[in-house]
Amino acid sequence: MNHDLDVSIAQIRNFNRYYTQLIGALNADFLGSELTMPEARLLYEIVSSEPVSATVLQDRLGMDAGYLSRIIARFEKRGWIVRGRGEDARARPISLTQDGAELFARVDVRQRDALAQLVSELDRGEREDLVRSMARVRLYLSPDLAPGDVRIRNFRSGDLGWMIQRQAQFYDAHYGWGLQLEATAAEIVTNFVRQYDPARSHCWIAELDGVMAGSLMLSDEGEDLARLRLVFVEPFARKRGIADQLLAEATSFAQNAGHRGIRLWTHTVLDAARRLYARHEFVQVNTATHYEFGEPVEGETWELRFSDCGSKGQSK
Amino acid sequence: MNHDLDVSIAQIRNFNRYYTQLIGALNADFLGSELTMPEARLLYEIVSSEPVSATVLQDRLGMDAGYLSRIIARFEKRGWIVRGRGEDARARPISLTQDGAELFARVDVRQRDALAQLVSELDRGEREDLVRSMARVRLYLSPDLAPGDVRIRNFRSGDLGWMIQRQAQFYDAHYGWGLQLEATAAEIVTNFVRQYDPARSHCWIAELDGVMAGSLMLSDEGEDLARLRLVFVEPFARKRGIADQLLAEATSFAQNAGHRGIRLWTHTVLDAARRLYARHEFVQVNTATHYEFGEPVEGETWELRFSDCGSKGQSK
DNA sequence: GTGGATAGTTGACTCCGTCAAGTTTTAGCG
DNA sequence: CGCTAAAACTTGACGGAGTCAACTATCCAC
Repeated sequence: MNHDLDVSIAQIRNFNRYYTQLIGALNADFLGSELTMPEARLLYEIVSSEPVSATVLQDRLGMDAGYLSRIIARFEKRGWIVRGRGEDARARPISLTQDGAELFARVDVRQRDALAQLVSELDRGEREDLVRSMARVRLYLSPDLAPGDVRIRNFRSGDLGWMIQRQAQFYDAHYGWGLQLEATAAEIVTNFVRQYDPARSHCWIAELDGVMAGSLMLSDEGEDLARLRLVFVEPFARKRGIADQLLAEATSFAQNAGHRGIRLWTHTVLDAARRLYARHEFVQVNTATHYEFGEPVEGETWELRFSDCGSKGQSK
Repeated sequence: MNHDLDVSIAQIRNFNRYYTQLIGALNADFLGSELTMPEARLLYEIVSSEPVSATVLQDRLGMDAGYLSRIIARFEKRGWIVRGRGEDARARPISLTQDGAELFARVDVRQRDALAQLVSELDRGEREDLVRSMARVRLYLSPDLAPGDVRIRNFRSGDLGWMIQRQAQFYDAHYGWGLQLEATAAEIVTNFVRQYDPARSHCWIAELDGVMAGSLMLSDEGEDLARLRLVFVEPFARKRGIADQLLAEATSFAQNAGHRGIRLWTHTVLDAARRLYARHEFVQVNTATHYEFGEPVEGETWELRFSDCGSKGQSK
């Protein structure tokens, strides 16, 4: 519906106005009168890649060459930088002087302090949530621009609830399976915790730039089999091999834990998931229809049997 | 630990740099050559509160008076605004002309389009998540500045998982009750859904500026009693009477649903919660120690019995 | 009506930011 | 080797951004 889009856009604009103002206030705070904003940006760039030519700075900051040239001249006059001669005699590489470094340190500390004060009311969890929210904004708005560091970590408090939430929201939005799926997921979580044996079962969370982006649970199925459940990767984090990494982690854990194989249940409609399992050498062993979520749903059981002679089957 | 703070601050600074650049790029996009950035901000303010004096604009935008005066003169010269005479003969209230309104409409559409393109890859759920993340950032950084609209709504897919997550994270962080609490919460959710009868049980979510900020579940306890569970309000949303609103909602629902009263179980250590229940005329009926979460925990049962002669007991 | 505050204007100044026209050096090519 | 195009800056010119201080006209309170 187009109305939703309009509402979202209005809210984004609102946030942009708010954040513009916030950044403005912060800058006024930490820049005192020693530096103007573009000067500060420039100084930051100089510091972070020190013997550097004007051209590099120019396209890193997207500044006009003439403008940049004048700021640099000003910096030199104030004694914050010196300019040498490079291999290429046209270039005049810039380096910081002692004074320049001290200036930067001063401004840097002030900026830290301004931010520290801004977040001083928050406890650690809230601060982390704040940073996660920021990373999320960035991932949504500029997926290509974000660093994209993927990390797999062990689950901790709250992660299981998050898994339930995301499963429910995702399947509800895309397939209309609602409340019952959420209850099923919650039941899976309850059973997982109640039967949790760190040597036989586990759960992993994938983080993309520190933002929770995927999950996978491995429980003990009995019969020397492990069972895979609640496999999920956030839409914004797709195409980075996160599911593969999670699956590889789980497979090697299951092998080391002494399981003979892994069983899982998935829905026929989930094409990407089926390809994932096939890629990791799982084999489909049967299909069934169930009616748990209101309408009939086609499901499939897949299994991976470990052979002792080796290949773990990780691709991509 | 101070190191955490440093990491958070570094990430915030990173985000600030990123967002500054994004906003810059967006502005370049939609402003064409018709308007400069401050002009656009000013025009926006004029439009949103139209017959308006320069002084109001001045402190709404935090602009210098002289600077503002000159921009306004420019606007007038270009025929976008006209200036009348108010009650106060010193003031020269500003109104838009037809031309000004058309200009604004043009720029506004361009800005909408630029943003629509930015979020074009996102589906509805992701867009909402983006907006929520933004609201979250704002609530954390400027709790007082945010609008603070509280809304109570019915629960939907994913909300129950969220409730589990927040319960687990909160109690783990503050009291060290970990996994078992999460399993218990998940079990409560499973049972709630399995026994869900819209006429007898329900669950509400409180939103602050569109961000999930609190929850409350009312299930059918039998014996003509309803049972309150998973009552929670986010730290960033405290002191706004959200818990009171949730509780009032639940109480009136329970009464209309024909329950004779409400029972709940809480921990002795949760002082704010106990005060909340007392404020709503709940009465403590017994105490008990349990060992579910590792160490011994003191709990209490409270009850509210509805009398037919009325007072619902809502305060604050 | 007088003194102090308020609404707004104007002048002077510095930095921001772009465009176009330079200078010096380099790299490629015949 | 010399010529040319391009790169790495620099400089001039210009208008807007943003601040400060001085100014006019009006209002309000006593």
